[in-house]
Amino acid sequence: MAAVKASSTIQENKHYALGLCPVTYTMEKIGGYWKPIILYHLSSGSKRYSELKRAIPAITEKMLIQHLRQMEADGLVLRESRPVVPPYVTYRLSQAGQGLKPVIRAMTAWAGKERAGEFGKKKK
Amino acid sequence: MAAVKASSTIQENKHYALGLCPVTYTMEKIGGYWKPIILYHLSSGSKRYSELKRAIPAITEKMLIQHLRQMEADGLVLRESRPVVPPYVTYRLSQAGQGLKPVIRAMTAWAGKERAGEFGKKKK
DNA sequence: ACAAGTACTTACCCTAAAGTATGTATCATG
DNA sequence: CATGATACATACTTTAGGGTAAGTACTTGT
Repeated sequence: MAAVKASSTIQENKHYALGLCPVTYTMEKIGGYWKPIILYHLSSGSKRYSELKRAIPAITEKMLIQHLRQMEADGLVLRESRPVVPPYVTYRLSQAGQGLKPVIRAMTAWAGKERAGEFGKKKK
Repeated sequence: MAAVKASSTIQENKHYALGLCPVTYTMEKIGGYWKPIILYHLSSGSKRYSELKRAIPAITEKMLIQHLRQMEADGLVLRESRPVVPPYVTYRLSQAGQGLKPVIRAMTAWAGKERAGEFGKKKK
């Protein structure tokens, strides 16, 4: 019945939606668990790789570097390395990355409000 | 070396981070691919289930209902069903859900700005 | 000579999220 | 009496994201 082909993945539809839904577009860039968190830590200024590592203890190095690279490729963060011998690499928000600050700020604000509300309510 | 047990997942650390990082908290609630998209469509007002389905053609029914349920449980959306015979169910943002509008709006604004910029630049 | 610190890289594995494909109940309509 | 619409449910499979662990290169400190 339904003339739905098994071979055509929904990924194609997603691509289609990408062109229409601005939120989808944004999620393609900052979606995933870690990216917003990294952006949050970079929103207060440029940080060294090791600083980020310490700021986000739960992240693995693989994830950290992977997402930094991805966001660098997406033009959200800028990487600067100084060719000194204990390597010195810093990351900071690009122009586009700075533009995400309102998103991060809105998230922070919402979390604050929600968490505050939780204390006013009973657990169950 | 680190006495890290293979059995103890990093989820515990995540839980720890949850208490500290407001962005993490927010991502726990609206993270994932579809939730922000659904919220975006609900931000313009209450919608029927089938309206949402049509508004987001790429989503599967399983994902749609699953995330609606999750967000209902999280107190972000409200479900209202009328016991008529072609079922009539509507979803809308709760008070807390309304509070996410700035986040959605910021995402929308950013996407608009970025996409506009793409036309000004050359492909490569 | 060896540990420690920096900024990564790589191979392998595992699970949770997402997708596919059906099925259900109810009524209206042709 | 079969079809279509509505609002789901559910079993099964796939995939991609994330986690573990270990290694690399270079230099300073002891």
